[in-house]
Amino acid sequence: MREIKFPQSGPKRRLLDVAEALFAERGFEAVSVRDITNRAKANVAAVNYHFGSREQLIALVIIRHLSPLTEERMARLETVEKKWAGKAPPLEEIIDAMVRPLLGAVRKSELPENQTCKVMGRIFALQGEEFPQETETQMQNSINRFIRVLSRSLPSLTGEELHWRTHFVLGGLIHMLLRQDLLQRTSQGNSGMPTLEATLGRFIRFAAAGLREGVEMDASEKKGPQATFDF
Amino acid sequence: MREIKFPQSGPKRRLLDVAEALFAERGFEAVSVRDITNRAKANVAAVNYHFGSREQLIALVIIRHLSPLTEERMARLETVEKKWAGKAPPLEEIIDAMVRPLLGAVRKSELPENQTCKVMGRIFALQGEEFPQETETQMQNSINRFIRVLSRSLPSLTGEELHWRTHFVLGGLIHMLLRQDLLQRTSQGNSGMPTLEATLGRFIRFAAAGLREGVEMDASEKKGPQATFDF
DNA sequence: ACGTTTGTCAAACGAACGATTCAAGAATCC
DNA sequence: GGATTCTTGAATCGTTCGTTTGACAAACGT
Repeated sequence: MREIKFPQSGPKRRLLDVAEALFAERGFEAVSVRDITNRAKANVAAVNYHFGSREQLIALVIIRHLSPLTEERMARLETVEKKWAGKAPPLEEIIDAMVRPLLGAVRKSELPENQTCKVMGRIFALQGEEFPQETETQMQNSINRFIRVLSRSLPSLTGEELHWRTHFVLGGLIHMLLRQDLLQRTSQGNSGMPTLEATLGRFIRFAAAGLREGVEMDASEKKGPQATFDF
Repeated sequence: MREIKFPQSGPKRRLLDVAEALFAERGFEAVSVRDITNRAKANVAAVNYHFGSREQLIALVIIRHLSPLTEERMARLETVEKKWAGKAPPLEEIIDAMVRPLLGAVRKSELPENQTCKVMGRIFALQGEEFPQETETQMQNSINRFIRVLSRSLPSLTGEELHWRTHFVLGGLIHMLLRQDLLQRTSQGNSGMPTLEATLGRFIRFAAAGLREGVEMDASEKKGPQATFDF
């Protein structure tokens, strides 16, 4: 497992950023190396020189986002589990651990918010063959870990039921990321404008309610910290 | 608005079916006319002769599914609204009206279940420009109508909140359709095997719970007909 | 100062794409 | 059965694709 260096400046970095912008706009398969090099005002050969091939460039864009995201997700899940040592954590905290890292990624990125969201959504929406091999399992492990933690808080659900509900949640998240721009402009008054935060908060409450459907909870965890949830 | 004739047999119908199978497997953009005509054992010119262009073939595949689906959705919504004349219908019935037509479409089709689901999911996942113009608005109207009916049953939600929750639901539906094959083979024992029905039932309960989050309901409609829901 | 590395460039490669053409063939109608 | 219309076949059009090449120049180490 070799370390990957991401250029912080220079034409290589610019190619990465331009590629990401185009991927966000049109999707991975709909962008040609000529599209990228044109917008970046570079030569056609630049992509193959710097990245070896179009596919490796795509893989790099994916890894650049997915890798730190998965890392923080795992760390947050661990923290939540430790905090409730043995006890079943509230659903909201579990979902938060999976979702909040997105906010951090958007903040950290110098690129526009919408663009980062879209490319994330496109990454999550990838299926089997279109995934860079190693990345696929990274994504799968995230989900499996997520399900495992959830199952402790929803012991009355069968594995199959939980599996499906988890994927309903994941689907909602993907759709939110991909359509965020379309729905957000409907949002009147960008007054405070932490709209992504607000949306993620909405999503967490929605997902938790859906996951919880039909299961009765202990008084201790019922509704959990929902009222004071800090999104 | 001219009527569209769908061939029930002959090579034209075969091209449509083969195209649909390939679209389900790889997505619309990833399929070339040569892929289609090869598998259909037809000449390369066949697509352009019968359908005018690749794009029109895609549009026809989309319309063939989307059009009857939207029709039945609207009819069912109307029925539900009439049944509860004035009163707010239970969420489960509203979602059912939007989702059950999928089951009918799968049943009616002679093509494999997974394939029909996938192509449906791919259609729902289409964005703006990649949509056949007229079809886009048809889809939009479905959603808006859906939201309008929902809003009567969830009067305490702001428009924005309802908008988002609706799209979380839609995202879950899309993801379910696209990944159905992957998740279904995990399902142990295809004993009774109405797995799609079961999944749609799961989805309805999940979505209803998510939509209902944080709103208190009248005793009359609380939990509605959930226990006896016939999925 | 010189050889090596590193980056950029225009040009071209073969392959695949959607689409068109035109002639031969099948089906249909009078 | 001959004329007309519909359907196929092979060949080819002009593009665009990802990738490769070789020439050229700046930057670097020694």
